[in-house]
Amino acid sequence: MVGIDDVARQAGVSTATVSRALSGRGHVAPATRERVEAAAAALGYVVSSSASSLATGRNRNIGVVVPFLNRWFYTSVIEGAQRRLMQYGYDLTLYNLSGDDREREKVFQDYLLRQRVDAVIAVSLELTVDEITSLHALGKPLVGVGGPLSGVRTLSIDDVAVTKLATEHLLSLGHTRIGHIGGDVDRELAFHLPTNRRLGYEAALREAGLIPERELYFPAVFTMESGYTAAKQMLGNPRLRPTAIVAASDEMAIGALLAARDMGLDVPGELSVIGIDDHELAGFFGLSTVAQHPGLQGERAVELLMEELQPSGGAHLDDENTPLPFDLIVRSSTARPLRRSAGRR
Amino acid sequence: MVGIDDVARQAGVSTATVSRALSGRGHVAPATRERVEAAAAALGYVVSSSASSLATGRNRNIGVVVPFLNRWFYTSVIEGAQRRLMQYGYDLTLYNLSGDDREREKVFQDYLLRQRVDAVIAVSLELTVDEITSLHALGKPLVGVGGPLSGVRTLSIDDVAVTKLATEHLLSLGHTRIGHIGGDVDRELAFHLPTNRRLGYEAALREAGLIPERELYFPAVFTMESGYTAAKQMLGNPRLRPTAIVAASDEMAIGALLAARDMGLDVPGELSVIGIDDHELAGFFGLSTVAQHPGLQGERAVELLMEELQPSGGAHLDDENTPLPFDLIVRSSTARPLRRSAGRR
DNA sequence: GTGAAAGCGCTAACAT
DNA sequence: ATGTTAGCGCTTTCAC
Repeated sequence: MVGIDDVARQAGVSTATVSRALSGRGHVAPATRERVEAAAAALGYVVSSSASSLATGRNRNIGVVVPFLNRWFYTSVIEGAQRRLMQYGYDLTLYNLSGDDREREKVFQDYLLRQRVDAVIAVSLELTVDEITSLHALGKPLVGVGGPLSGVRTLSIDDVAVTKLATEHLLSLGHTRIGHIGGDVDRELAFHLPTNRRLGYEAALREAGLIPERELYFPAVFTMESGYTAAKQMLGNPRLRPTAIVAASDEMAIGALLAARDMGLDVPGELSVIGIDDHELAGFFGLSTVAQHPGLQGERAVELLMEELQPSGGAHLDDENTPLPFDLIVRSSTARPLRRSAGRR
Repeated sequence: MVGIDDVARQAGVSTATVSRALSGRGHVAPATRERVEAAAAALGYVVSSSASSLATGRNRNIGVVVPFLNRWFYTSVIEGAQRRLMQYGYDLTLYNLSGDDREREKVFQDYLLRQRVDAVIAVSLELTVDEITSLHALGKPLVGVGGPLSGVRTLSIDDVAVTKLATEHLLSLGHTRIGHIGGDVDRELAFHLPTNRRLGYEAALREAGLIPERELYFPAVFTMESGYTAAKQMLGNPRLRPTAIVAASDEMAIGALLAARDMGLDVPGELSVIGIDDHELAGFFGLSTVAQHPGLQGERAVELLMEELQPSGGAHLDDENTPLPFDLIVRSSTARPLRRSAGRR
């Protein structure tokens, strides 16, 4: 393995100068820098990250912890984080908690404490007090994505506002019987997300002078299949049937779309459907939705961390929870209700 | 930060003994080991990975390089690899190449060479000779997943056999007009995968005494949308219309299923569709398919690496390319063709 | 079975 | 602007 002293010898300088020239820290004469760079390139020298880390205490590596991998939202966040990290010259070490609880404990009690990461991004994770404590004890910056975490800087969309917007879109089109397919409150995914999204839906109805009906809420588990099943229940009951559905995620919304199709219901003629996410399949299915931008969330998380790791003075890091932008995207799954019941007016 | 000497002092032994006791290498009296473990636990001691790496030359970390993240196949491989790695106490550092080419170069010329990973898993990557060379120069084990790589140990399914099996399933049901939606050969994904899958389809037809028709092959790009479009073309042409379709991936197959539905074609009555993958949505759509098991592929890749990193003598590592298992899974999207054309007989 | 001590390869004071 | 040098925190001979 070619080491720093090989380069130093080749360039005719000391190892300290090589280190300075290559890392950019400290002043080096331009001519020297060039000689060093040439020598390094010629020898194919690359710093040993462990030696460098040991000496500096910095790893140029951040840990990203996710509850699952096989979900569009998580991979999008990771992708965004990775993209930005690479620009900063950082690595991304991935911890996936989808295994059993022992695994989760191992991650928090061992892996993250091995001084291998300079900071951690926790995606959609409801951390326990212990976990937050041990992470903080590490003295490493921590940022959460996907929901508020007490005592932790987090990035997340306003889950209440998001479904409220979706519901208002439907109301503004003239719908008055609007169903909701939301997460199962009994197994809250994280951060009361299902509950919050439901609250937004109900708030919009109330503001429009409507009373949310228990029967128009169907719990599901954030998958296409589960959305399909819920929608079938909702649409199959003739005295219940809404003219529009707000689903708490695009995958559930797509399931609802497919259910409607299987039942011979015309979308958006007889049923409007709106989701939350702007999932990669939303465009294909013509699904109206409220976009959250997970890739951007990952990027922003990294920026926050970098500001803390290598302060540039540009930003202020005060806020505990930074609200993220979201946008209504209208496609072809939402429209005015057919004037079937015009007579009622 | 509590270090090894703190533990040594607390346990009344030397740092050498602490190291031996905690790492399991070398002999330590059981009583001593317990004292050390107790001390370490009490102090909340965790080894510094950089110090340990510097001393041993090992990182307990492997790099996984993928071309994209937002694809079921890749995340499944990663998930499987991660699962196994965690059992071995290893970390997983993720490199995503979906950015531009400069990024790819950075990964291979810098990141992977920083001595930060003990080995690398390249998923569905057609590596250049230079890339393989520089990786080999590192002296780190390398295994490929998803396709054969010359000079590299790889794990992959037999792409020819897989579509051959799918096509044979259709033939055995009595189909004789079978279309194929495959990858676009002009932008081969990797390893001539599209071509190989097409070859399997054609081989099956030929063995059944049928001649593959140019017009029954439609190129697409491995997405649902692209499968949908291709299927529409294929099914919309009355003098072309096949009674069955083999798609080179489940996502394309699902697109075809949706196209058939939109055209009012009954599946499997008027059209049978089979894919390749056993994608997470395949069950929901009742899609018959040939399962490959990406999670297992990730796990196997790790096992191969571990055998090389910490030989247990149990296995032999001879084979350049290990063929992986695949299974036909019949659901409700395939059946005998309707005897509409029985008269012809 | 345990301890002393010499590194592992780099960085950052401190000098010059 | 550059060199000297003392660590960073651990592992691993080599003694005992």
